[in-house]
Amino acid sequence: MSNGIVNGTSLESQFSSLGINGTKSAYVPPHMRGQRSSSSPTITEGSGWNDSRTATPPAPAPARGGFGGRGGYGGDRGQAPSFGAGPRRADSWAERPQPTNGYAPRNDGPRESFGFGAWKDGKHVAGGRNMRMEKELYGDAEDPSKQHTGINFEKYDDIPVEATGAGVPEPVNVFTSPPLDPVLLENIGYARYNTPTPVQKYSIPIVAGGRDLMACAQTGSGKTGGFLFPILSASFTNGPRAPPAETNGQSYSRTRKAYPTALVLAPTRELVIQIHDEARKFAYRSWVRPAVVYGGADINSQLRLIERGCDLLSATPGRLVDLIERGRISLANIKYLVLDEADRMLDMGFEPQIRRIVQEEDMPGVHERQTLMFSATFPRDIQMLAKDFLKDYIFLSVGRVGSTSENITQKVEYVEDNDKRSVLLDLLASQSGGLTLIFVETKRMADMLSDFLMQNNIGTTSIHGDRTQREREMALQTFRQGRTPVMVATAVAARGLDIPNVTHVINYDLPSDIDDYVHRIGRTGRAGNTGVSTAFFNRGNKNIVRDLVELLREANQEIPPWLETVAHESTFGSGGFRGRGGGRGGGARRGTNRDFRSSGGGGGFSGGNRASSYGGAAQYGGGGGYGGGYSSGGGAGGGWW
DNA sequence: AAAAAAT
Repeated sequence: MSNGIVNGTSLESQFSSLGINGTKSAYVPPHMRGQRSSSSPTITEGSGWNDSRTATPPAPAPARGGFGGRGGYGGDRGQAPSFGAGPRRADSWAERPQPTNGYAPRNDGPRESFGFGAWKDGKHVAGGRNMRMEKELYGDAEDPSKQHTGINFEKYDDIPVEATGAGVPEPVNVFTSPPLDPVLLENIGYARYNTPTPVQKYSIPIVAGGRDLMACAQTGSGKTGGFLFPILSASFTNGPRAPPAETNGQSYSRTRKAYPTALVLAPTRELVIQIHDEARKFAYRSWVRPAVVYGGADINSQLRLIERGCDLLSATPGRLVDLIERGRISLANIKYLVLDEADRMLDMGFEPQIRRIVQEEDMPGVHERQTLMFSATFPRDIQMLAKDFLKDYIFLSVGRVGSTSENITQKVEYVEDNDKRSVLLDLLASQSGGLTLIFVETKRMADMLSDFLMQNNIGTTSIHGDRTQREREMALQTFRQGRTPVMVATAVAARGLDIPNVTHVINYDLPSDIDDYVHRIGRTGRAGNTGVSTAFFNRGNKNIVRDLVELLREANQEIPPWLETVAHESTFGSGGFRGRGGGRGGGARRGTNRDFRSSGGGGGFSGGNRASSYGGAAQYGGGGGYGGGYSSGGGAGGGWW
C-alpha cells in the first residue's frame, strides 16, 4: 500500500496506539471527553480556579461574579446550585496535567467558574471566558479533526433555496446582532464560522420570528447550525420557560427531574452525539446546559449528567422514552422541538415513539412551542407528521449540496461480486491521503470486509449496529483522527455524520434507494471541498440504475455508456414497462421536496391538492428536485436486463 | 432485504 496506511488494526492495538491501557481504563464517551463539568459550578470566581490567560471577558462586567448556579429558577427545577456536587476536592483542575490524547480523566474534578452562565432574575448573565474550555470546544485553527463546516462557505452561495408559506421573512446574509444574541455571536466566531449557509440565512429570521419550520435539507447544508443558532439565540435572550406550577411541592422529591427547554430528536446515536457536540460549542458561556441521551451506553452516567444540567437535550427516541418513563425527564418546559432526519426516523420505525413523545407525554401543545422539522425528502408520511406537529409553518427547500454543486466526482464501475475485493484493493492502493469510507449493505459484510482489509495491512475500522456502542464510537474516533484511514460502514453512518477530510466514498454495495446513495456520497465533498465517489455496480443493482443515471446527469457527471444501456433496458426492456408517470414527479412513495400546500396557504393541511402540486417544472431553475420514480424493485419480474 | 433503535 502506498498510501500511508498503518498496521495493527485490532481494537486492542487501536487502543494502545491511542495510549489507552486496553481494558483497564475507564471509557469516556466522546461527548464527555475533556468535559469536567456540564453544569453548575460550585466554585465561584476567586475561590480557586484562576488562569492568567483568561483575559478580560467580552461579556458585561457582572458576568464573572454572577454565577449563582442555576439562578433564579434553580430550586424550582430541583436543581439547586449544590445539587449533585457534594464535597469537592480542593485541588485545581487547571493544575493537573492536561491530557494529550484526547481522553480526559473522569468528570469528577472541581467546577470552574468560567465558561458557564446563568439565568438570574430574569436576565442572562454570561460566564467569563475559559481558555481551556475554548481549546477543547473549538480546537486549534490548525487542527483538522476539529474543523467542520467553517470553511469554504462561498460555495454555498450556489445552493438554491426556496422558502414558501405565509409571511416569509427576509433572509439574513451575515451573522449579526440583532437578530442573534451577542453571546452566541461570539461563540460562532470562536468556531470560525464566517458566513451563514443558505439554510441558516433563512432559519435564523424564521425562528427568531417565532415561526415553525419544515425544511428539506441534508446535513452538509449547515442544518445543525440552522436550528441551533436561532434556538440558542432566542434561549439566551428569553430564558427558560417558567416551570409548571404543578411541580411545586415536588422540589424535594427523591427523583430529580430535568426540565429541558429545547429537545432535538435524531435517528442514530452517533448523530445525537454530534449534534450535542455542536450544541456545546454554541452554548458556551450561556445559561443553557446541553445534554445528550442515547441507547447502548450506561444510563446511570447519563442520568448523572442530566441532573447537572439539561436545557438543550439531544436524544434518540428510545432512550428518551425510557427516561420519561422513569420520571427523570419532563417535557413540560419545552419551548423548542426539533426533529432531525425526520424521514429517516420514520423509515426506522420511530413514529410511535415520536408521536408518544410529542403528543402523549407532557410536552406543550403545538401552539405553545416552536417546532422545526428537517427531512431530506417530503413524502406523504412526513407531510402528515408536519400537519400534526407544526403550525402555519414556513417550508424551506434547500438544494442538494454535494451533487448539484458538482464538488463530488461520481464514478460508477462495473464489478461483479466476486471481483469486488481485488478491485477495492487496487482502488485503495491507487489513492493517497485523506479518509476513505466504504459502504456495504449488511453488518456481516462490514465485518468480513474490514477483516479482509486488515489482513491486507490496511488501517481499517468498521461501524455497524451489531458492534457495541463503545466500539462504534471508537471506530469513529480513530477514523476521524486518521489512525484508521479506512472505515467500512453500514447505513448507520450514511446520514448526517460530519467527518472532515473524507476524500473518497466507495459504494462497495450500492443501496437500493437513491436517497441513501445521495446521503452516502454526501459524506465526502463537504463544506465546499472536493471529493470522489466510486460505486461498484452489477446486475444486482438494477433497481437503482435509472435513478442513478438521472442523478448523474443532473450533477453533470460522466455516465458510462454501458450504464445508460442498462438504464434504458431496465426502463423499456424485458422487465416489463414501468411507466415514468409523466416525466418528473409522479413519485409515489418518496414524494419530492417541495411545499405541497396550496399557495398562500395559512398552514392548513389541504389534503386533496397533493397530486396537482406535484409534477410540473422543477422547483428552482433545474436544480433540486429529482423526483422521478416509482418505489423500486419488486413488482413485475422478468429476467435481468 | 437490511439496517437502526431501550433493556
